[in-house]
Amino acid sequence: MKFIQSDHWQPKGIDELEPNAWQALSRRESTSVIAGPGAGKTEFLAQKAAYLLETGLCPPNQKILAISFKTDAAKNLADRVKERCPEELSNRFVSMTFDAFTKNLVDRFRMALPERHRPSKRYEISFPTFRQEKSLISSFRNNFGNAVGIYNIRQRLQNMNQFIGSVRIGDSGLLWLEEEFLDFWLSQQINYADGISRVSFLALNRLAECIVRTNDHVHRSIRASYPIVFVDEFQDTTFAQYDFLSSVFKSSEVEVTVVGDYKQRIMAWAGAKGDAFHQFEADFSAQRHSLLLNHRSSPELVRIQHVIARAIDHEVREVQTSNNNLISGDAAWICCSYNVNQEAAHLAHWIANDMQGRSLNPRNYSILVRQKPEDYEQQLSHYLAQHGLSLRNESVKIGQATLQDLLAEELTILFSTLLKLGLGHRNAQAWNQLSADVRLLRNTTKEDEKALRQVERQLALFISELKDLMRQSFRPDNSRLVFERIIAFIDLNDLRKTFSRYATGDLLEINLAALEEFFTNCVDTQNSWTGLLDEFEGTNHIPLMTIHKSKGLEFDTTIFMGIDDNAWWSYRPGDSEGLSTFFVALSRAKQRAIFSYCQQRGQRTKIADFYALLSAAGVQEYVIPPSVVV
DNA sequence: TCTGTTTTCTTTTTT
DNA sequence: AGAAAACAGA
Repeated sequence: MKFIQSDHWQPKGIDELEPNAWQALSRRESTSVIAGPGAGKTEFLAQKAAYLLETGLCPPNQKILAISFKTDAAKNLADRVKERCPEELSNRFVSMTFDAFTKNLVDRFRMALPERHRPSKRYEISFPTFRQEKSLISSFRNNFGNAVGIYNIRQRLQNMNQFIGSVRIGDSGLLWLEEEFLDFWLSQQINYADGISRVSFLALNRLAECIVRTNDHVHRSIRASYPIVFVDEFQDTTFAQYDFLSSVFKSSEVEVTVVGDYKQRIMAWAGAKGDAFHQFEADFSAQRHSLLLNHRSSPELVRIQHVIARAIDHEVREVQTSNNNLISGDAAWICCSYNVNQEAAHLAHWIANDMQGRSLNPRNYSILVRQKPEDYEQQLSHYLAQHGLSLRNESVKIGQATLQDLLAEELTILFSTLLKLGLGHRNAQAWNQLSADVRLLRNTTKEDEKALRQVERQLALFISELKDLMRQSFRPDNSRLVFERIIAFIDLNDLRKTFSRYATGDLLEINLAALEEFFTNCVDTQNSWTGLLDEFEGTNHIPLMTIHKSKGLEFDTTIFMGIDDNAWWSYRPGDSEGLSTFFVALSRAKQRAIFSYCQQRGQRTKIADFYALLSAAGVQEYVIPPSVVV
């Protein structure tokens, strides 16, 4: 492998990096990168990975560890590095979630834990609800009554994530009650009558932290294998995750690069740390770099975003844009209606017109709400249907999964790719990806040419069998057979062996059941394979989702509904998390942001801030005449 | 059955 | 926060 000299290295697949990005990319010490919406956070990390691998600055026996919060973000980043680097380099880019990383450590070094904190060899993952945590805290109180310091502990236990994330197993500096609670909390998860522990990810984090801190061999080998670490979406780091990060990598040679945007911090209510960037900069002697380009939104929208950004942080720097305004007329406006029918009728009419006029697809639009998308679904669906359009609530429950999660599963992706190829789609990329996945699935090594050829042959044979099956008329019994044949080909055992997330627990069963249910629903509502595939991928649906779910996504046009006191019940004037949520919603739009206020849904007194800011940014308000109602 | 009090719900990710 | 549901006691 021949390395590129670092001063000759050029970014891959994009035109240029802005000067600040260059600095942050080539810096060989810990760095924090503040990157606003559309600055290309993931792209920056992918380029930095390519730079370090291709120049040999990350030497051949060492790897880059990239940590994300969400599985799809981790996968997305890994895919981009694969696109930009040859396989022998991208193999050394390890991209996973915080939870996958800590679970992995516990699974590998379980025996390094003190016996009373050691989960059973096979254990289950638990997802404790807020309610369960509360009852645990009260049973702890019952055990310890009015012991000295209980009042203080009770206060701090209000935020379980913060409390647990700031205490370390076996730390001699802990107060007596802190240690008691940590032990109590852990033993609840580890000791079960049936011998099978039920452990939460928060507990796995603490256990992993304990393993690394108390075991010098493990600690050293992690630092040696990963001299370079990336953390994405850093503004949402939880207390436990930050503590883990500093326990493992602080005061070492490891270069940690964190990327995120404090203005998009919308998870504090769920236990994210507030001042992650400042703390990181202090703890890791990191230098801050701000990316000042927005590649997503039009100049007009960026100007409006800046007004909101300034309300969150008075010192925020102005962002430049690389995108030109492609539409004529206003980029943003507020429309006001009296009741929900009038609102839905007007929006449906407008979307249908705009979509036709600009030749856009339903997927170019998105309906964003603060909470409870199902409250908006029915009215909107009804009026959109009058224009031949439909809506899809991305977080609708299918069995024990949600549609959004199901569609991102390895199982589902394999399934739909096979379906697509069975339908005769000639897609070279899909074919290559699929054959790579099947090779992985069948555990064939590159060297074993005979096995490789056999895998290719089997796949080709199966696709042609599928094609024959799918050429027949589209009937429920026929489609049932297609479903069963595909699942049989994928082979659940192989799936379990290949993807560690399916190895233990019932994740695969849950997803398979959900996939079957979704597939059957699609069969019932469609009358062709093409229709079924479209339904499967949601090609013809306008997505409806919460702002939290929209984080990291972008759309040509966003329609932001429910900007009223009811939907924003937790907002108090000046609340920065509320403003950030508003900022995230606004910054999803590339060309147009429409704000819809409906009097019937609620007042706009407590959230008057939002309207005042929009008004200050010059966003006009229109009252929808009642006659629009059909 | 009435009445006052308490609880729940509303933004989420993770194998 | 604030509505609605669940609960407790007379």
